[in-house]
Amino acid sequence: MIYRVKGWHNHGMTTSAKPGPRERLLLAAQELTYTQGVGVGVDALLKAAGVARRSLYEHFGGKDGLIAEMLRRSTAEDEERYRATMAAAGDDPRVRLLAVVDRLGRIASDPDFPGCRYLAADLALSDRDHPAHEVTRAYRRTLHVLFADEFVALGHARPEFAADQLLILVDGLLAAGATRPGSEPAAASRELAEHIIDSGLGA
Amino acid sequence: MIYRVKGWHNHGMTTSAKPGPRERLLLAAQELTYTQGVGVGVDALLKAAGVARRSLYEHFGGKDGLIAEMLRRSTAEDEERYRATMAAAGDDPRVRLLAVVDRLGRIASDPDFPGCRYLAADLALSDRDHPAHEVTRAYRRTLHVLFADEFVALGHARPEFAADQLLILVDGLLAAGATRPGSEPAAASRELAEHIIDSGLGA
DNA sequence: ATTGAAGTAGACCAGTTGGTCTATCTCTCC
DNA sequence: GGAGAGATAGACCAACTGGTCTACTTCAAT
Repeated sequence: MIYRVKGWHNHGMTTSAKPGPRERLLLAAQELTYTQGVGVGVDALLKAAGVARRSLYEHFGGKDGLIAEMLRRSTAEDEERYRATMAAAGDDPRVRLLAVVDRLGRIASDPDFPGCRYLAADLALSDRDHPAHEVTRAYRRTLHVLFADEFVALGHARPEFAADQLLILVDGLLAAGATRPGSEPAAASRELAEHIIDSGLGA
Repeated sequence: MIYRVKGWHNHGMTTSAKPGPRERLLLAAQELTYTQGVGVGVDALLKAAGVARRSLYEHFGGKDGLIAEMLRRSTAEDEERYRATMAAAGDDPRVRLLAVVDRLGRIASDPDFPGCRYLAADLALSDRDHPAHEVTRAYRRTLHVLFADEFVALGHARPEFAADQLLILVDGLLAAGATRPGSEPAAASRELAEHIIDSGLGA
């Protein structure tokens, strides 16, 4: 998508002002890296954002900086989505966790689902010092805490262990969605999630 | 690793003849793509293989051909490793399947584990027509059958479903190993595998 | 010994990579 | 109505991309 001066659509909000170059770059990066991976070229990003070359280096110092910042924003949004999903599911931690798995199952079932962007970034960036890795690591730590808190609230016997299992399940679910279209991983994952939850509950 | 004319080490075998360019290219590609991803440059591959540029295009028609062929060989070797692991584990399908999960858990626990090469290739190659995708798809189908056969032998109520679950678990396990070093995903995965196996057994 | 296939070495190609730099334009604030 | 910040457009860069091509060597089979 090419962002244009006129007719800017900002997520259904009433404002119609076109966001600045920094914002447009982040949005373009979020979109392009999702479908084409972090390997997208700088030129493609600039063209999609409708931004001068110089702006990229002013705001982010380089491509790596843009990628890292875009991932930071993306993880924050995703974390919020997790929280919103759980909040909408009510107070029962069991229901809240299953709602998360169900939502991911729906995402992974989209035949055009390109895979988890964070895992893709980690696997694509073989340079272990790339700033993106720190962002994804922090995100996974956040998710782990998010899950573990629910398990604690549930009275689960091994909340950390169960959170580990749930993270493994989530990555596997998203991987299956990306690599085995038509395998319908949602049902298989939900049942595993139920086991993870119930396996640590007394009586 | 740079392959040299003299002192060729072929997996501990007694022969000391240096393999041809085709073989050296496949070995170099297997090694370099594992650590650096399928994005490695042609020059790096040629240099590592100690092979003339022309040989690549003679034998594989191009980089994509080499990647695809290298994946084909790699999947064949991995399939054989699965079979060998199961064979060494004896006759009980339960033990055989858990042996597979345990072995993958050991691989994923290596702090230098770079992640599943097939998932990495699928996520990195956004071109859906890239020949590599067909190879990885075939491999996953093979693994699914491999697992499902064991579940059938076990008398599992839903062998296909359980095989789906096991594939999800495997991908999640390998993803965790690559992205959450120190999280020790082997134990978490083994317990999930036990559940997958036992959940479909009568009595 | 000769021939021909296979391999090597490396020049060369157009296109692209991420990045720097200059010149111009546009806007806001004073 | 400046002045200055911020943005744009685009030239330019060296390095590298995958790929083609020519010239030379190596070696086995005739």
